[in-house]
Amino acid sequence: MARTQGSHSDITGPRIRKAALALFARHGYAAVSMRQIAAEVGVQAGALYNYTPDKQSLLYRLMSDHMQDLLTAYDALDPAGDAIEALRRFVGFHIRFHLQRPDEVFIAYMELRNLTPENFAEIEALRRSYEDSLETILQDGQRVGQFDIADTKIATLAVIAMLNGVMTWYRAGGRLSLDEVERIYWDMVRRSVSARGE
Amino acid sequence: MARTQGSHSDITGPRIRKAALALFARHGYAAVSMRQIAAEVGVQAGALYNYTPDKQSLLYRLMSDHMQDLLTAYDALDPAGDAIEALRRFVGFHIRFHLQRPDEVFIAYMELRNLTPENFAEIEALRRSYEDSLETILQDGQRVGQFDIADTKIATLAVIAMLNGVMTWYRAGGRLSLDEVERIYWDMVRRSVSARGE
DNA sequence: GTTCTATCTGAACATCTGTTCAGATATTGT
DNA sequence: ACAATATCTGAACAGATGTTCAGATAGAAC
Repeated sequence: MARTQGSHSDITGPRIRKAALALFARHGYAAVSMRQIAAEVGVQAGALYNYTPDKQSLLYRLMSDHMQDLLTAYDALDPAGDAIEALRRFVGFHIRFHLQRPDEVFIAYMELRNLTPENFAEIEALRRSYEDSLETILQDGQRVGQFDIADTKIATLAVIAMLNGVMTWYRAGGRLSLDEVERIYWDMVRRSVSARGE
Repeated sequence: MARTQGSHSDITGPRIRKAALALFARHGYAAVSMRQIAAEVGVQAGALYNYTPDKQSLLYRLMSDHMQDLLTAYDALDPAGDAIEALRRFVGFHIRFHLQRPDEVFIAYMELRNLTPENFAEIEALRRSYEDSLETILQDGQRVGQFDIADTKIATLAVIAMLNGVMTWYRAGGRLSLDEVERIYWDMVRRSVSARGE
């Protein structure tokens, strides 16, 4: 046998990335073999190398695509009037965007150490860019007195860590709706950085 | 050659666990081989099996010991007067305990999926027990009106997620002292759950 | 000093790893 | 109908994997 019926790169390519995404998320990059990915797609391991130069690039591609999507989606948000409104939108966006992509989020966080130094630096720069968006909001609110924050850098990381926590327990169809989750988190975030009276 | 000079299980056993801890934390459980661990200790791979029935048990032992230490240390804290004081002590304890054991913390969080289902259940129960300590504090404060919390379960997870964030960036000798870090986080945690006026 | 036991070596095992590539077949373009 | 190209197979590669075990030596007990 050789080329199979119906084979096409526009179909196989995405299927490979989808299979790799699911397997990396569940078992971890190092624990997943190229043969497992190929089996999930219904193809031999050698065929994967028509779509990626190596296993490492497959991981990098998944993480890079995810971060690009994140930044693009965030940039597409309507501009907010003031810092409090901007923070509220950030919280809602972050929660909803990430809950829609649990596998991507998990990989982007857990597999950083399996990137080569060059790939790591690129992904890290994208993440930093996203974090800077939040820090800018906090700085703006701090400047005009809407927020009362001891250290905006730490507050940025603390808020993101807090929001990321939702990924570890939220399941669609559970006790709380997405709206309720967003409201509860927004309430806690707002109070953790707000000046009295705001 | 066979038994080597100075060999003793009281020495080799801890050294194996220490080496495994460092390697698992840096490269991940799946990416570390028994031969790498053995090389770090200065021994052949076969010798490891005098100290662990298999690789999986080595991981489980590290995580179990860590969680036991955590619960023991927390239980040894002086009892607090009221809920706010208890929360303040929890924040300080959590930050300081975890910052002293970065490798253990990293493994306990990242390698859960590499545990067998039975081992996972045991570790998860220990973690749940620790989280319950915090939720009890939040519930107590909520009951007497010191806290204003929409959902104590979510608040518990949100606070722990927020505090865990400190592990990703804090480095001893950096811009902020441990006392400053503790004060900043305590300030944010307190405000995120406190009723007005408290 | 002799026996007993704890500790480690070194080799072996079956299997899995990422990756390469010649050759075969399906699809596309003419 | 034919030629060109895209896609996949199947085998092969060198090396790594977790684990076992007979045999050898060091330390402990008497």
